[in-house]
Amino acid sequence: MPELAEVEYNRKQWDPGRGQTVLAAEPRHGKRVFRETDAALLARELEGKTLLGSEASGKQMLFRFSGGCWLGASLGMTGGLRVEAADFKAGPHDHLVLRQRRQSLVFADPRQFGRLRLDQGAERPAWWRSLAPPVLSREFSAAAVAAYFARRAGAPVKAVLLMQERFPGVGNWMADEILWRGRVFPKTLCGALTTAETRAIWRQTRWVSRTALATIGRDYRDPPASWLFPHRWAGGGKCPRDGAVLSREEVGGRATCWCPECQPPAKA
DNA sequence: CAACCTGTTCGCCA
DNA sequence: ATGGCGAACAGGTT
Repeated sequence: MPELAEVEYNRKQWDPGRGQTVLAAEPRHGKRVFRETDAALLARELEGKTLLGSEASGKQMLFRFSGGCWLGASLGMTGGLRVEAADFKAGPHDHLVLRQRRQSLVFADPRQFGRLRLDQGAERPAWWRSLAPPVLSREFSAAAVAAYFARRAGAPVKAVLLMQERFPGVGNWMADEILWRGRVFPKTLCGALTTAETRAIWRQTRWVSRTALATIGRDYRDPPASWLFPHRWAGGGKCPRDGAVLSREEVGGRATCWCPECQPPAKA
């Protein structure tokens, strides 16, 4: 379930490998996850290198190796990182296995919407440096959000919250959670949002991100029942605020859930 | 068997 | 050039 907090959780799964050498790097069946990256070259370059550390930014991850090697990873819809035994045998969806003396670091992704890439250099790769400022940074200001909504005036706010160039890390369930907390109807066009609604979305984007990182990002614990999150899946879910039956519909091309009582359409 | 899915990217069109 | 939208990608799950 890779959105902001799940990405952070996955990033930490490789922490046991920090400070240890990659004895062998095995790219496997997956072709699509490597995109324009040469998988064989990636494997050659990583062999003998030491995993020094990692960081996450939005839905992207970057693993730093000795010798100026950087392994970039994103998880798409179904990707995941995990640790297995040193002699673990890879399955059909395990696309990269990094062998270390004490364990294997595994990247898996059945649908292969995720991605792996390799960069070399003393500095972080250019694509990483051009990622949007995190929503918990000072650059993610209410004014920046308002300006972005002005530029996307004709699109429904639900669709715009999914745009990583302004809301890095926000995915489908986070977008619904933010709109529910901000009491904004998901189909509202960005150009029709009031100043108060824009500000509420800005504040809730930060709150949901921070709180998700402290729960899901820490130990994959589900958010509490007071969130929309646990109620939005099954048909007939009820709003944890007022008990109204939740609405479900496709908005901006994605399944969207909202409470018709606390998030009504604006009156004409 | 059919429908559904936590994400991006591309091509088409206005 | 910019913005909005639908399709495509690939496989598992319900």
